[in-house]
Amino acid sequence: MSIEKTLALALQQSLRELYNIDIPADAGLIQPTRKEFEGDLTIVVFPYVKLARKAPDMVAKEIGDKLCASVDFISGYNVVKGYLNLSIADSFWNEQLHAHFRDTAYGQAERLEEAPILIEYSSPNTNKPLHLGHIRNNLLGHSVSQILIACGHPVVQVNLVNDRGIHICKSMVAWLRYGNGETPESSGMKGDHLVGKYYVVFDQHYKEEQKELIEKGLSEDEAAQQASIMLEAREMLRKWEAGDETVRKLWQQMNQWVYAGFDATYNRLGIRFDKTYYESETYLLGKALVQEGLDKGVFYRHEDGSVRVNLTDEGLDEKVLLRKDGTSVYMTQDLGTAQLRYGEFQPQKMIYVVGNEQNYHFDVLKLVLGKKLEKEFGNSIYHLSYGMVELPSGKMKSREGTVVDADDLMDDMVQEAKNGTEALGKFDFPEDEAAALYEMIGLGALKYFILKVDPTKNILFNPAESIDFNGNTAPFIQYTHARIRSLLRKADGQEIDINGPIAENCELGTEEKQLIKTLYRYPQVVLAAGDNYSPALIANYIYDLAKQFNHFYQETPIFKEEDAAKRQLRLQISQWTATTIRNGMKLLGIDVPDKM
RNA sequence: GGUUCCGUAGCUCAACUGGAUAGAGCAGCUGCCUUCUAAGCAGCAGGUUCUGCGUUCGAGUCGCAGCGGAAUCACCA
Repeated sequence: MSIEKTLALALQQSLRELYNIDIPADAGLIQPTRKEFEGDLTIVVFPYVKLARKAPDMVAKEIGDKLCASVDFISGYNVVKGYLNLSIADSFWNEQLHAHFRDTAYGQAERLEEAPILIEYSSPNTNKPLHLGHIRNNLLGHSVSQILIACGHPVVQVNLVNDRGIHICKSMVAWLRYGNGETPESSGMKGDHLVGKYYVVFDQHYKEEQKELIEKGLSEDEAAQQASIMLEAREMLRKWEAGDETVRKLWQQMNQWVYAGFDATYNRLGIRFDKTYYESETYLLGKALVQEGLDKGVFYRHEDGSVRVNLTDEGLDEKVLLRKDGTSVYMTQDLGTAQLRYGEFQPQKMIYVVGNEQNYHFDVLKLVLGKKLEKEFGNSIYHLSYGMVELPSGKMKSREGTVVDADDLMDDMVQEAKNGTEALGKFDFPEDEAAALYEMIGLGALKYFILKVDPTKNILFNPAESIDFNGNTAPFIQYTHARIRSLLRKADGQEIDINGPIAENCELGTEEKQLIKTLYRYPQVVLAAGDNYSPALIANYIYDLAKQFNHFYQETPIFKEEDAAKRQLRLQISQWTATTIRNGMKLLGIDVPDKM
């Protein structure tokens, strides 16, 4: 049982005995003591003073006495203005150290026997390469998956590729018209970039043509509708839906190029999916659900023939679920894929990692499935809604070329890592090792930069300023880890057996105790990160830990320490710290080096 | 216009879900490499937490109003 839980129960007991007050066992307000006060854990007694009808300090004192007597690891207490600061005995912290410092899986909860959590993320369109916004999505999805696994949950990671639709047809038309048979091989371009290039080409010609038509006297709307290149794209989509062989073949060819490109990017990011869905295979799903809603009378057929749902009672609007020509809209297939997945995995929860621009869509999806169709799985849908990545100039727009390309950015970061390393004069690496290190540092810096921010908030990225490598960054944390590994190598070289006989109840210095307290907290941070779907909690914790370690490292000699027990203690704390950093960073999808 | 979200140091972000004197990094200024890796450590400076009213023993956090910004309100996805 955790120390907080033990204390909460003891507090509940004390309040009952002292004042006949009943509080829930988990309601005790217990927090780490602020460092400017003496003590380790603090109980705020204000909530009880009214019921106890005594002064705050008196209540704190009485509870303090009671807890001292009933909990053996409390070694003392002090009271400051209604705050009861409890001191925990060194022996308790020593026990924690000895119990965990060797555990390479520290922070991994026992696997729960339960239904899996399904998480969908990435979900790219196949008409353009990934940009920084997609990177945030991918990193979040991957990291939250790792965190949930660390919390003990079985997790199924899925991707839903949007491989069909008018946007892909645009690339296809432009490639046919202007491509001269260009391929990734012939051009040396990554496949997703090549297809993205023709998406832009389409837009350029489309705009030119519109301009010409407007000069001939057409209205803007008419020009947008009648431009020949757009008519061609529409015809292409119609043929695709009719199963036209030539169109399907070209479509497959160009999508294959894109997938090869995506795979390379996913690999570099360290991302893998358990299952990939393709919209070309799922876009017809959901029509049965729409019919079911009609039969139940919760949907209705509008006079123009479309099927709609009225959500005005819920504070939302009317929503079209099926076009008047009977074809699907986005919502239709999302209804269908939710049902499909539920049937396949019986997940306890379905998480969708999708930007907050789609909040409305998911509100509707949940309401329609849960409340209107009364599907149990509708209520298990959770929209992990994250903020946009913005540039100083505003939102990124693919067609206007104001996007930060994912592959380019990764290249830049790795180059930056190389420059930085060389500027610091660290050259003692073989070439292949150095390349791997730059990759680790560069991508680490990028991933951490994104993940340390609360997912719900927007991120501002300024391409003119490179991402930092100092301070609250991955390289700082990676460096701290490398330092510790260096210490441990040195211990090994001196044939000091860290795991050997353990000094019982070593007296703890301030820095040592502080580190143990922080390390002890890690599993709770992982659980909190899981509850809140927030890698940022892990990132901020690991930074705090690394910072504390560097302080300790500076203040406290290890190999110069003559007392063997103390040296042993410090090495054990160091090892526990290294493991926790490694495991925590792993949850962010970031690797840490042994040397840097 | 309706709905939702956001507003904390010059900049980028924290603040354990209502608790003690709001903390970090970057940028600026000072020190520390014959000593376990200076991508580090220590220090200085920087705040009316957008404004006002309210609830509370206690508000950056909750409520109301205003100001400013973003998203959304498609038979696009």
